[in-house]
Amino acid sequence: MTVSRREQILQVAARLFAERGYQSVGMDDIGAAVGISGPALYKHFRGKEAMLTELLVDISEKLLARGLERAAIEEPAQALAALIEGQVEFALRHPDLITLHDHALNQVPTAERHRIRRVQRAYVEIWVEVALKAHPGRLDDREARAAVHAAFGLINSTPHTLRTPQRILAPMLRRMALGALSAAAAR
Amino acid sequence: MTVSRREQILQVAARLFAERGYQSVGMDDIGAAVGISGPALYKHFRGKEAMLTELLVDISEKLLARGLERAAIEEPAQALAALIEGQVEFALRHPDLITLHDHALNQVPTAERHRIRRVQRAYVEIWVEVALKAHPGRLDDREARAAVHAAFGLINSTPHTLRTPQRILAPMLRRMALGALSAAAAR
DNA sequence: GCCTCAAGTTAACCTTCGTTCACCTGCCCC
DNA sequence: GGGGCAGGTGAACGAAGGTTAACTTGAGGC
Repeated sequence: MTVSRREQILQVAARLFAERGYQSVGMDDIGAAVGISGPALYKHFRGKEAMLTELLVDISEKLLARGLERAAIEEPAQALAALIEGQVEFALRHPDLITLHDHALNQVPTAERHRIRRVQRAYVEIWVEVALKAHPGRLDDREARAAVHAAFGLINSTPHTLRTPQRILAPMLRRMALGALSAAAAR
Repeated sequence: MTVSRREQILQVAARLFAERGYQSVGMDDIGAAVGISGPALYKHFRGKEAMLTELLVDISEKLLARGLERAAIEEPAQALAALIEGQVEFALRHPDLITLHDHALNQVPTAERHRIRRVQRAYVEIWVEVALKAHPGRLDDREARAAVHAAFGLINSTPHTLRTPQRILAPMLRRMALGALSAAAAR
């Protein structure tokens, strides 16, 4: 598991950003956490914002890629279950990134922020389409979108719940997300 | 609807903090947003941290009070529904405060943070007890706690979904939260 | 053996921003 | 009608922190 120094820095920065908040983490803190000192980070990144941007772009693109894979399943109910499973896995594996994902987006420069938002919207769109197919006639577009956001909120709450063992948490979250979406459609 | 200047400042500060993040909002910004200039805020508050602290203490105590009320209902399923309804109402009425509640807690000074955390834990405890009674034998303590956190995540996701009209969103969130908790218990 | 370059180092710079200070101004009260 | 206080103002201060600069060093390539 040898990661390049660059990746090591990104991982550490993600953890610190998630724990203390982007603005509360100094370049010196990040440097110290990987054993080098503040300004040395500029040999690897253009600056602090660039690190955050790269993290958020990576996350959103990874999620989108995973979403496209899982949504390809023909049977809508199975596709929905696969999407849920993917999101749960991701949230449990990368709680820091999940936290960053909705805490720190405003801190990235406008241009890049729009790019990230586009990718996020595409990901949401995948879910909405699958949810609509999985509950045909029970949800309109607007409701489906709201329901999907709520499901994200449910699944992405895991950073608050990491005390619970994953073998228990993962299946419970899958059940809950599925149950929540069914309930949303049970008008 | 005449609010004191003090309250006006708190409301505006909450909005700005929620929108841009605590650290990204300057005292001058807050002042400008209420028509006075930076340092004048010190006539009303000890400082920036004091404003945030007061906001977070208020929120957690209001939620706890509301929770205690609703949990007093004897029938566990009804109590759970009432808790859900209360949280949904609060989240829809005060999206800024909900956002602050889990984005900015780390920014308040340690001593006060612990106080707030205690109140939050008490609120969670209320939910856990009601959830356990509402689904007797189907959840152990740890599972119930995880499920409750997930339900909070679901309900508190509303700041992302404010485009949807409340008369649609509110009942949908209630259904989804109830459905999610039932699914958690349906082992 | 030397050149180069990647990857560090420390010191310094400069902006931002929370906070303090000294001062002003109505309004209320007796 | 003169204190006194609540609520402002603008200027200044000081610390924090992102970034830059100048310099060092060790490992390959020719």
